Amino acid sequence: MTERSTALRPTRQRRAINDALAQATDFQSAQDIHDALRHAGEKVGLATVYRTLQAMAESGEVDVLQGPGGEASYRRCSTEHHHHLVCRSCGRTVEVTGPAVERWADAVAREHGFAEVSHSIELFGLCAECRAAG
Amino acid sequence: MTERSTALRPTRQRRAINDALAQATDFQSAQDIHDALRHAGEKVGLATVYRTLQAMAESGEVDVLQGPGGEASYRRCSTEHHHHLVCRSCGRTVEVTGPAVERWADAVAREHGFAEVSHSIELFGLCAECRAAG
DNA sequence: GGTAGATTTGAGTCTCACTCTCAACTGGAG
DNA sequence: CTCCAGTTGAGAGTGAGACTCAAATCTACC
Ligand SMILES: [Zn+2]
Ligand SMILES: [Zn+2]
Ligand SMILES: [Zn+2]
Ligand SMILES: [Zn+2]
Repeated sequence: MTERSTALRPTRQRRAINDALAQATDFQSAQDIHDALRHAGEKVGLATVYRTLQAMAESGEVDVLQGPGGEASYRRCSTEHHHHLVCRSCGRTVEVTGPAVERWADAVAREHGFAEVSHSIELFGLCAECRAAG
Repeated sequence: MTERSTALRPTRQRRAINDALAQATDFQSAQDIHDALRHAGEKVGLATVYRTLQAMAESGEVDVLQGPGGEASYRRCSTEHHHHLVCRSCGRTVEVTGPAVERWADAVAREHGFAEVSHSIELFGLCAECRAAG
């Protein structure tokens, strides 16, 4: 090898998963992606979907949202730090930023002697459309 | 019955689980509680532990924290609305309140036409003690 | 283009938290 | 004490996700 390569190899499967994520507008579970691919004629193993999504999440390429049943969902988001406002009925997702919240989190943590602080902040509600639909 | 009774029946098992929770200072998983009880000589089925903890969580008697592996943990907390600052090494937990954060969450949600908003806000870090212990 | 060597894949198996089922077992009202 | 709705728990079932390892596939280099 001519160079240290840390990038993942661009295989057919990874491209397919990437495409599927690009398609989607809201959070998708590994199963969702797997079904979508299968439906689209792309044969990709479930294990590969799990591995790839996790790798993408680790590299910051996608965001992860822990569902209520402990099921992880993934979404391609903007690269800057943000949080999510998710419709608990249809899954519609809005990215929100809150500098004040970030500062608050850091201040609180420092105040209690905690370091290396990370925070998990997500908002859930019913979007206007779902409310209208009863 | 003389009166509409919504309270749960105080059985030996429920009292034991209650005691175990009272004992603990940080979040405990259902398995943790089950082990603690077994260790204390109290024979309580695992299903009962799960059921009881969930019922307590639903009634707001205890707080739930979704662990990274999707494992739910429970803790008896103050009754007023608050969030948690948890040491990701030893589990030490501090209750924190943030009126500003609550207001921010509501404002953001309303701004995007969402209603019936709930939020999940948790902070994780390393407590002073764990940091000192290397 | 051809080839060697490292990476990636996926079918199948396994784990682990949690749920379900249902017959046996309370605790409390009367 | 009796009755019975609420409760229990052993055991089987569910579902997300981790693991294994032989076979497939990239990529670098010639
Ligand atoms: Zn995002
Ligand atoms: Zn909606
Ligand atoms: Zn709490
Ligand atoms: Zn600690």
